Amino acid sequence: MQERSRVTVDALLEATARILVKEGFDQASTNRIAELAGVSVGSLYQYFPSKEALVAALIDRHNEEVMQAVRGELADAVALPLAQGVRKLVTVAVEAHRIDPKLHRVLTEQIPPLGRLENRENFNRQNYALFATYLERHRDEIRVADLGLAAFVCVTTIEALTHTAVLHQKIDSDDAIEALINETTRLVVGYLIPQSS
Amino acid sequence: MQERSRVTVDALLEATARILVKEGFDQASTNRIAELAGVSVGSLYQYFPSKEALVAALIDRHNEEVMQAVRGELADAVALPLAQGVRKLVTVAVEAHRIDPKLHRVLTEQIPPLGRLENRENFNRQNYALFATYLERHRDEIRVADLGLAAFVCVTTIEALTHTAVLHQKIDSDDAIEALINETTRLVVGYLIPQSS
Amino acid sequence: MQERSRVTVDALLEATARILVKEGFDQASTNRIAELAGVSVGSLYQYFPSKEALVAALIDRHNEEVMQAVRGELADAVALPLAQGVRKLVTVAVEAHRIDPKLHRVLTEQIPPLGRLENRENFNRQNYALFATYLERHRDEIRVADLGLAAFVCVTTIEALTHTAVLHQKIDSDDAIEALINETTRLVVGYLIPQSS
Amino acid sequence: MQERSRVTVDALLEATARILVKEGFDQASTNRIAELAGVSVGSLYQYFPSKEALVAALIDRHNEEVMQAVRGELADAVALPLAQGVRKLVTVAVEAHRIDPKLHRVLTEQIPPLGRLENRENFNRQNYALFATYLERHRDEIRVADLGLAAFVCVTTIEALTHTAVLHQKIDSDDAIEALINETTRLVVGYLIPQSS
DNA sequence: AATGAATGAGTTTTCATTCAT
DNA sequence: TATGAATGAAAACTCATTCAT
Repeated sequence: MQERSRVTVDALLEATARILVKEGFDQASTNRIAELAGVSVGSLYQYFPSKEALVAALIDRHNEEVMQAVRGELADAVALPLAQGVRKLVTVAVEAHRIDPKLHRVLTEQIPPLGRLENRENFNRQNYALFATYLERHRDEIRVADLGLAAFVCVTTIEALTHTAVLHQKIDSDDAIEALINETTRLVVGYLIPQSS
Repeated sequence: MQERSRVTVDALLEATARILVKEGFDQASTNRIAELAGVSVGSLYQYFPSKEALVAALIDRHNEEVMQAVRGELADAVALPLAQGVRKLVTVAVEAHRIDPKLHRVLTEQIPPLGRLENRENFNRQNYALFATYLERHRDEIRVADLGLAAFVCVTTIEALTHTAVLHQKIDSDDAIEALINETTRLVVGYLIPQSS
Repeated sequence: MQERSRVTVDALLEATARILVKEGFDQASTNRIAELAGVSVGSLYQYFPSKEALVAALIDRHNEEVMQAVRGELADAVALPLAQGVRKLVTVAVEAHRIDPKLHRVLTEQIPPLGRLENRENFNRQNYALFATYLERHRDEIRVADLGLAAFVCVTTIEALTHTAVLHQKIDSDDAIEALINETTRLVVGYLIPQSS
Repeated sequence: MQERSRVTVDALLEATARILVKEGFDQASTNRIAELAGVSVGSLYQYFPSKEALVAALIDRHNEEVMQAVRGELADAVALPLAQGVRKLVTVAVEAHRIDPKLHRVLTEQIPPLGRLENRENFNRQNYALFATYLERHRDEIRVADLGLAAFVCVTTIEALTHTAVLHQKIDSDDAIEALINETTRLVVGYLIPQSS
């Protein structure tokens, strides 16, 4: 029955996430994962051909969750004028990072590359390209020589600030979030639209 | 003889760095490290109580190297007016990241935390504090409400941009470096000193 | 319904044979066998109490096929005079080995003994006894001291030559078969009836 | 120290041989082998990169033992006239098979191929070639059309008879050995030199 | 101090078999 | 009866660490 399968797979992914967060990648042995999931190791290997595949599936699931939460808002942002658009993007980035931030951290910081490395760079390249397109649309408002470079600067900055703030508990109240969004927006918008006299 | 000790320790650290960079943390077994260093595993354990301690020593050595290269320039920067000071800081950050960037990457991305995590956060906190002090000195030129938050924003931004640029080969020529420094400086200075009329 | 049973059993045996030949004993897991047979593992265990029993059944089926092809001709052989009888036996042996030789090879070379070993020896003993009886009938033409020993020599020799020739591609044309039969016959007959002056 | 290593390696090979003989290839797990050898699994893998390599080394050792026992006598045989030469060869073959016959059996019957298969065929091809050369030297005494085919027939026959006799306890006394050698020699010589008028 | 052989707990993975549906 | 998800003992193999020499 398919229901039974799904329950098992979910339990395995959930257990993997939990152990990864609590004990780090090194302690996450397949036997421990299976045990915590309440199934046998055999079942783990029935659904995932290797430990690597299991972790990859978890990454995919996490990315999917993030994307789902973000996709709609991202579309909105693109339609807004620059200053509001950037604020929206920053807000979305914060939201994205607040979905299971500890898991996000382990997944980005501790998983050994293999095929992953390529993926992460691709992911970033996509972000750069997306943002570059957005900038293109507002080219006349912007004062930067190299749009590609500007996209790199903005994306990297937003990502770093939201990531670091969320993970290192810089954010512990709605006010703190608000402040972070304000500052980040001002930083990026000030860079894109120098308001010099 | 102390000389012999130092040679052995250096060889071990060097071997560790080389294997870490070439093959990643997973392949870096103590036996392989000792072999590449030209000593026996026994000797490795004569000088380092555990693998973790060995890696920690390597991190320390790398940090020391970076600090040594940077300390003087950092002192200079503090004495400069804001715009030039920030440019100096960014330049120094780029330089720092160009010291064995591959090792830097492995050390920051692949080493499992353990006691390390604390250290890294401490390291960052130090940077924040340092920069906050610097901002304090230029408080009257600056238009930010929360100096601590501003320090966090600036340090995180500079760190992220230089780190990412170096590691992802955004930097492959002197012109590219120049451009990155320009943009980063403009980003940060524009944030600290909004030139709005 | 008994029909359905037979179809399932046949499919299982066929699948076992195919996997055994294509991938060797080690790769022949019961799950793979069931899948190739188009039934569930559960069904496999409905008809065979264990993997061993399944393989045993396959061996029996193969032996049965060989016997069926051979029984008639064997009876003929016994009625013939010695020289022609031996030639007939050799011919029959070649034929027997040409029934799915790859399966024969796997079955004789790769299957771990267990209860099988006994069987194989029994099988051989039967052959010895049969041939000894045949020799008995032609005792006066034969110049050997120990009929039992002679039977062992002849049976082993014929078996080895036909087996090896078929498996190691010594036989790839009708001429080659003819030649092999000639030589083997001459070898055995020359041994049984020394034509010394 | 090299002495310590050799002792360990020998113990491992010896344990492998014993388990292989007593319990068959399937029961011969590396942990059981190490245990019986009185060393840890780790030591096993210090000297042999895989279970396969361990078994390969055992095969090599066995072959070496056999070869050492046989090499000298083989050289003698080549110098003898045909009838005596063949007898010598058969005697040597029996001797060879009496060196740890049970191990020989497991090694030839139960070890899954992999790289081995090729080796075994090569080994046989060498024997054929060697014997063909020997026959060449006595060409004028021999009455066979195809020397290569004759070599195949003789080598296969001698090998099969001695192998089977030794393994299936056809040989349990010096008289039995004598008888087997006599019969085999007569079989082969009769084939090579038909003494028909 | 140095060596490197030895250790053994722990890891990933497989597969014959069972049993709830 | 048939299904196939689930089981779990056991296999091959790794590697940080120890210790006799």
